[in-house]
Amino acid sequence: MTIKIYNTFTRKKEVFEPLSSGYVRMYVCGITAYDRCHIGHARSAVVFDAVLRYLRYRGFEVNFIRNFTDIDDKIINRSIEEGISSEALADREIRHFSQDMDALGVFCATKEPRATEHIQEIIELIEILITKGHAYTSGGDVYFSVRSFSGYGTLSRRNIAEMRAGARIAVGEEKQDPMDFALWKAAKPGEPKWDSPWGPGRPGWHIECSAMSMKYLGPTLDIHGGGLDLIFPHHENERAQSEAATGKTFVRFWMHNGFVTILSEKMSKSLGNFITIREILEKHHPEVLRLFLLSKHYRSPLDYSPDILMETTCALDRCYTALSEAIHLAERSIKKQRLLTYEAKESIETLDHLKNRFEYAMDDDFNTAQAIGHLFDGVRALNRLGQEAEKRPSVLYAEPLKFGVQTIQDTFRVLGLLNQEPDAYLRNRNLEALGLLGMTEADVLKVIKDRTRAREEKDWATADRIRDALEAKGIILKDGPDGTFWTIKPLT
RNA sequence: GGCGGCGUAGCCAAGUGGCUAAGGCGACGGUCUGCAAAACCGUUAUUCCCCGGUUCAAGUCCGGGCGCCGCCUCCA
Repeated sequence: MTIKIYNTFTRKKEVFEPLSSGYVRMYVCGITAYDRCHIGHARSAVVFDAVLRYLRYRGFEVNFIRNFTDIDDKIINRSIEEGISSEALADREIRHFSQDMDALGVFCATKEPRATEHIQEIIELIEILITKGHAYTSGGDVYFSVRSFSGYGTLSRRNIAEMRAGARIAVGEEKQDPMDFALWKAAKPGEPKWDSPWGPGRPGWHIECSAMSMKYLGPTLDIHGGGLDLIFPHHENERAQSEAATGKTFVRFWMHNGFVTILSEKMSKSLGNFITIREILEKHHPEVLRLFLLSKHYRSPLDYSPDILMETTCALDRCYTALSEAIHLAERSIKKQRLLTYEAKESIETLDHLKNRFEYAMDDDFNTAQAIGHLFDGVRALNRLGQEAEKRPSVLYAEPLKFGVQTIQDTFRVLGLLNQEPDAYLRNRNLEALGLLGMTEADVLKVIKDRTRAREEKDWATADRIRDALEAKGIILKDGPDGTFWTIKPLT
């Protein structure tokens, strides 16, 4: 069994083998720390988190680096607006990022380097490029000479001659070629600056990733990931700089995730339609967002709407409900030794095959959408097994039920899902939703008590009136042999 | 204009040329229930935007339309 990955460079799925057997060098472009992360950042983070988890699950040791861009035009501009230092701004937004990632259950990288902590490495790399004739100084700036690197444009499949014709040169830039890009920018008065052989200034955006990836992973990466929009110019430029400097292949597998749209429109600051991770997590469980982000193949566009998260909540609840009920059924003390039914055996077979199917889907370019489909088959099988156990109790059901719960949890957890203890998840979700309604559990339990009395007196009209009144608020009652339980409909 | 992608049921969404086109949400019918809910069972795409072609066989490959979208400037 081998993993296949779609490589942006060749535009094909290729069999994945790391350069060093069993050891994967992986680098993903992190954020520019100047604002809160939105759902697009969440997608990239969660997708590559799933890639990381799956590679580890398959037995690879993964050295995973995700950087922070903590010096940049946007950071400088925003820090001036806010009247704080660019350093303070970047620190704050990196902290926010880490909070969001923790909430989403995204693993930390092996190392999360910051650009400003690697100025020395960046300068050394630029010097190599100058020495080799791939870069030149101009005033206090240093530019990469695009025409000195013959493969420029191969990754993004762009025609350089045509782009050159349409390119603009900003005022004050002294480039030999319009396509050349800055490796080092001379500091304007008042800007943050670092000393360099070319005078005080700061690194260009692209060079930091080359310098940091080389420092921590060496000249050749197995996987380099990021959003689709980074292909050009960012990754094209990274590739040019890195290969010009080392003469070696920079990246073996380029992976790019698709965009998130909002109500079918591109998310952008100018349209004002972006939604932050924090805003979503105020109303939804983090695993709901994760399940949503992984429910479509990572390379396809993904459309966000409030409704879709409500649907996803229903789907996730279904999983936790199934686990919870199976656990309780498995814990019952039954002495009968009745044989398992045909339906039960069929369900056990489905659960037996779950891991294989999951791996088959994930091996195919991390097809999480298909994998999740299989996982829901597992949930159905578990429910069915529980149904049989309830109808024809037998001690022989306990082990298969436990096995089913274990299998589903083990499998979903590779995607970072179903990490919660099922009863705790369901209870917390209900209590939180109740809080949003301005009610407490005591309020609901009192009403349920009243209704139980009515039911005992067979006063169905009153019982139904109480149930309907709660339902109007989104509280659903379930009458069972052990009493009445309440649950809450997912809210948008 | 250049480059790339997409168009599968009411909605979301998989689908390696070949058994009955996954899965989720929703809807409807049944089992269960005082009635409900949950769960389970069943139904919900004779067909994959349209037209040609290749093939014994196409949602899947090729050509041509139509429609939608992204990138080409900072952007996950």
